[in-house]
Formats: sequence, structure tokens, C-alpha cells
Amino acid sequence: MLIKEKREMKYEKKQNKEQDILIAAEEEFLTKGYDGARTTSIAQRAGVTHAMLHYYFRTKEQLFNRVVEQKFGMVAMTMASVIADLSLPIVERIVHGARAHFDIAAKDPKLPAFMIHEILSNPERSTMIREKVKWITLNVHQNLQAQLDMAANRGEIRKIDAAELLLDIISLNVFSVLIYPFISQIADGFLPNYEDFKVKRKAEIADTIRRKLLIQ
Amino acid sequence: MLIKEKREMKYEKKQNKEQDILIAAEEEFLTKGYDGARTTSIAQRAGVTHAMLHYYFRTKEQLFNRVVEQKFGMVAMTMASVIADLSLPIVERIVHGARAHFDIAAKDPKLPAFMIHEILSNPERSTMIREKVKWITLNVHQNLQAQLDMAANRGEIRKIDAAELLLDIISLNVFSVLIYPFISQIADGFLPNYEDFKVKRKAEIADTIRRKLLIQ
DNA sequence: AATTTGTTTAACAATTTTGTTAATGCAAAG
DNA sequence: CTTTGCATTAACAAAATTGTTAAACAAATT
Repeated sequence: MLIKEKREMKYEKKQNKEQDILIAAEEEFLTKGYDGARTTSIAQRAGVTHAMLHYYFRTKEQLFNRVVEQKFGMVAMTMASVIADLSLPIVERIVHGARAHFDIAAKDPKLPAFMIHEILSNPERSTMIREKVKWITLNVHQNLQAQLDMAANRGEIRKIDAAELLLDIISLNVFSVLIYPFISQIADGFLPNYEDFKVKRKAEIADTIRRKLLIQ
Repeated sequence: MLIKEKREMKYEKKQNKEQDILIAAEEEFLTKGYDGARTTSIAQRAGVTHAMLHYYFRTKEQLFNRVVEQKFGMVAMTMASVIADLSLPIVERIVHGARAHFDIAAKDPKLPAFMIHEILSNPERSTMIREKVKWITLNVHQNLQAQLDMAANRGEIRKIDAAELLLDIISLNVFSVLIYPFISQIADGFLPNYEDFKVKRKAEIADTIRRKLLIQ
């Protein structure tokens, strides 16, 4: 009993340091990118010596991979939950999905810029990122196209390409949350705070998507 | 006469090397970012020794600033030409502007990702980028809001916030061209080539924007 | 208590990257 | 033809950054 407790304490202690480093690394990598990130800086953030960082993760690149793995695993899980309620009418179902996606994007505003920059700046290193994104996207696309085709055949919406619609939703949502920091610096003064901005923007995007689906 | 020619040759030679370095630097900085870029690599691309690079530009940061200055100067000029033909009806005028903006974005697909990453990863260093973007955006916004208000008062379109519309157009255009490299890797095989993709995407976005403006 | 196992530290080593300098070349001007 | 000014090179220096190692340490096992 006593022994078991102590063993757990030791295990926890190790776990914590490793996790501390991972958390610090995520912050550093997501804002500065692989090249801008410094292992010493990450170690500092995590409150450990940089030798410890190398002890747990050996190299910067291995640490990077662990961070990417963990982060995209979480995003993939969240994405899976977007699958909209099939009982809703098609238009509401898609608009609801778009709003849910907005929230996901808003929760991790730095992720898309990170992804894009990494894949652009070093495609080989970021194979894993591409694989993860591919996996997530293909599922959603197939599912969506089937739903759109059925609804279009029933005359509920106009005929529409799922890839285009998906790209619209992703573009509008991701870019909006991605760019807020700039807007706030550009339009300082006459801009609502982040929360108000998000509410208004989400509604506007939902409306834009709804209008896209109408037959008219 | 002979003397003058020789003097020009010498001058040209210098000009060329400096320009060569600037061109190579733009490629390197835009794809790898400030942190990922290497002055030695830039020098190699430009076909000069890296000592030459330092001779002309002293430091990496000064070279970076020159590249940013030059690049955003060109973009600002191109943007100015988007100002749509006022003789067109409002809806067509805006849709035309959106299409023109798509072409600008498509001409420099790496620029937005570069901007975003730099401002995020090192706000102090990229003050100049922010200033340039601010200057460009504010003009367009004011102009657009005035046009929208007039048209809405005449009952030609619904009342709409220029900032939201602008954000829609920029999001859709920029993100679309930005993300093509990924899509092509994700959906290899059943994806049109870049030219076809752009044509279809531009039309789709134009339609999306048009639908946004309708009163209905 | 002694041993084993994994953790932590500090000092060091290696490499990469930026930046400098002194010497050389070369064309134009006096 | 010598001097002047800029361009160019190669070698070097300095700094930053990643990665290693040997020794100290702590906790659990025997």
C-alpha cells in the first residue's frame, strides 16, 4: 500500500515533467514554428534544464513529432463529433455543422497557420501532418457529398459540389479566427472584442452558407 | 563614350548581384520564413558567396526588411488597381472586385501564409508588414462601406457590413489559393489541375458573394 | 544496508549560422 | 601608370543552438 503509493508518486513525477515539456513545446512550436522554436526556450517554459528535454525526447525533431501527433489526434477526435444530427433538415444540418466547425477552429486559432507554414517550409519533416489531415478530410468529404446528392435529388437544395462547399466553410471559418489578431491591430479602437467578433462572424458565415444552398 | 559604357557595365554588374540576392532572398523567406531561411542558402541561390550578401545588406534582418518592403510595395500597387469600375451596377461591381482579388491572391499564393506566420512568430520584427497591410486595408474598407450604404439605401442590395463582406472575400480567395498544394496532395488523382481548379473556384466564390448581396 | 533503476544536473562538445576582416582584383579617373 | 573606390574572395571569429556525458541523486527492490 505505502509502497504502491510511492511508486505512483515517482511515476507521476516523471509523467508531469514529460507532459510539462510537451505542453511548453506545443506553445512554442505553434507560435514560432519548428525553425523558430528553441529547445532551450521550451525547457525554460517547462521549468526544466534543456538536458532534461533531450533526456526525454532525444532530439528536437522527435519532440516535434510527439507534439504534432498529440495535437492532431485531438483535432481528429473533435472533428469526428461534428457529424451532424441526421434528423435535422439538410440545410439546418449543414449550417449546424459549419457553426460547429467554427468553434473547433476558434479553439485552436494558431493550428492552421502552423500546419500551412510547416508543410510549405519543410514538406518532408511534416509528412505526418499531411497524413493526419488527409485522413480527416476524406471521410468528411465522402459523407457530405452523399448527403448533398440525396437532398438535391429530392429538390431540397440546389446541386452542389461537396468539395467546394467544404472549402467554403473551412476557408471562412479558419481564416476568420486566424486573422483576428491582425484585424485587432489594424482596426484598433473601432473593433468589437474577440468574443463579440466571433459571435457576429459565426452568424454571418452561417448565413452565407445557407444562401449558397438555396435553389432560387 | 567608351568610358561611360564601361561605367554603366560596372554599375549594372553591381545592380544585378544586389537584385539577384533580393530575388533569391524573396524565394527563401517566402517559403521558409525568417527563421527557416539561411543567408548561406540565399547566397547560393543567387550565385554569390555569402560574404557578398553581408557586404550588400549587412545583416539577415536588413535583407529581410528590404524584401518585405519591395514585395508589399508591389502588392499595394496591384491592390490599388482593384478599385472597380463605378459604372457597373453595385452587385456586378463587387463581384468583379472579388474576382480581381482572387487573381491577385493567386499570383502570390505564398504571401498570406508568410505574413501570418511572421506576424505570429515575431510581432516586433514584422512591424513593417503590419503597417503596410493596415494602410492597404483601411482605404479599401472605407470606400467599400460608402458604396454599400448608398446601394442599400437605393434598395439594390441588402444592408451589409463592409468589414464582413471584405473578410468573406479575402477569406475565400486567399485560403483557396493558399491551400491548393495540400489539396493536391490529399486528393491526388481525382482533382483537376491548378488552372482548372482556379477557374472553377473563382466562379464559385463569385457566386457565393453575389448570393450574399441579394435582398430576398 | 546495498543494489538497482531511472531521473537530474552541470559542464562540455559539435555543429550550424551569422557576421567580419584583411587581402586581392579590377575598372575608372586623374 | 598610379591612385582611388568599389567589388569580391577566402579565411577567420563569434555567437547561438543542439546534443552528449559523466557524475550525483532519489526512490524502490532485494
